[in-house]
Amino acid sequence: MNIRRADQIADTLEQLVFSGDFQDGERLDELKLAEQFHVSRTPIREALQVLVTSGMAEQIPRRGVFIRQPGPVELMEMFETMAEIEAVCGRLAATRMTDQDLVSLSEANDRCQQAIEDTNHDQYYLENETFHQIIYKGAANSYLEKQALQLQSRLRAYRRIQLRFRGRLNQSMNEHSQILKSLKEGDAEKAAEVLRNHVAVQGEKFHQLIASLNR
Amino acid sequence: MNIRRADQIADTLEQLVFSGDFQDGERLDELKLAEQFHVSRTPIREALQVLVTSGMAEQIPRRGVFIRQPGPVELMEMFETMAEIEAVCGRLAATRMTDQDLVSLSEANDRCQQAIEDTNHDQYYLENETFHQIIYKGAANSYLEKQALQLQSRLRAYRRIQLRFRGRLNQSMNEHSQILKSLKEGDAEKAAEVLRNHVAVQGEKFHQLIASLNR
DNA sequence: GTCAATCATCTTGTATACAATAACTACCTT
DNA sequence: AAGGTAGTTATTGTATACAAGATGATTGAC
Repeated sequence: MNIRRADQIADTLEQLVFSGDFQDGERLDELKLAEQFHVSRTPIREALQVLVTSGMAEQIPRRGVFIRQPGPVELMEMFETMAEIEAVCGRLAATRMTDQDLVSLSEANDRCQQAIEDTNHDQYYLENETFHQIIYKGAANSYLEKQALQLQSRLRAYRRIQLRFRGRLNQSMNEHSQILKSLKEGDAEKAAEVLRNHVAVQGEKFHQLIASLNR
Repeated sequence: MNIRRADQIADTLEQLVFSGDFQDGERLDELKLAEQFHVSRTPIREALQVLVTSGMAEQIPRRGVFIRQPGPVELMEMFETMAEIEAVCGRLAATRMTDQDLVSLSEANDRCQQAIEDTNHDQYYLENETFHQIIYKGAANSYLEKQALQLQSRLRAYRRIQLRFRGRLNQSMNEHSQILKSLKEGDAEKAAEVLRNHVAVQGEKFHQLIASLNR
């Protein structure tokens, strides 16, 4: 499908940026990258263009492109936006999800629970994402869904941090139960509120961690 | 500032796509565009990459770049998302806007009113956008603000259609008053609801128009 | 010794050349 | 005549060559 070398490189670079392999402000040297990927500068430049357009890097004319890792402030803003978007998805999903969707959601939730009992954090992480993705889809608005998915992946690396907090997993599961209940009952406002808090608390935890690191 | 020819071309193409100068599915011929802009294919290709990444065009490897105008369904989804995002901005802005922000908002509203009295639709259109932008900024979340601004510009061409409906302008001004009032009172939920309906009605009007065209 | 100016070098931006694949056409087979 | 196949053309993807601006160093003046 994707035989364009440039697109593959863009994907790879994106992964590298997400996993924090690049420092904030670091310049992406076209020649070095070309050498690393064993291609000429042309596909590298096309890949960099993608990063710039999607906001992961900044381009200064005649100077180069510099990767832009979100700072604490921007991260908090992204978490807040995520919380609000999830709330919107929840509100819409409450009246739009099919019975089949609700079954899928319930099953995803069970797998989350199972992962916790197995103390398999990676698995929990994966199933938790699925749980939320089912809600995005349940909102029956593919444009909104795409926005939600995009932000979810942007925050993936940072969301993981909350797992370090003691008791967070069980609290999270309680919240999931509430979310599931609200959606089943079709209570739009309740679903929105519970989801907003569920996601917002991740931002809080993240904030606490940042604060503790600066001490 | 922007001495990159490629960026200028990207901006120009973006404008052309927004103003509907391209048909949906139309292929963007690199050679023709290169000729039109009096440059080589290289900057054209970089510009096309930008369009593709921002979702305004689709790239099929080895086939070319095809512009993608949103269809009725996608447009309705975008209007709904816009309504929800505006609602979120309103809810946050209600407790975060400064007195100065509220003064600016009030002034923008007055200029909207003035434009209507002058039956200057273009002017109304401009001031109306300003009105909403002040609310985005009032939410004090620059990430969210950016998302809102992006969607606002994507929908600009279609939002204009509502102006055709008789009495819509006066109704719109009434809604503006309610929005302003809610924000001044710091009533977050009220502001969210009023804003959501205010924007959603544009989607409705748009829907009506589409339906009437298909008869 | 410090600051500024000029020159060399490095890097990006654009043009052109080449490679590879898809679209099209014409011819051949049945 | 219809369908398929080979060959031709056109278009995209990548490499390289060239142009222009930015960085950095060296030299000279004070």
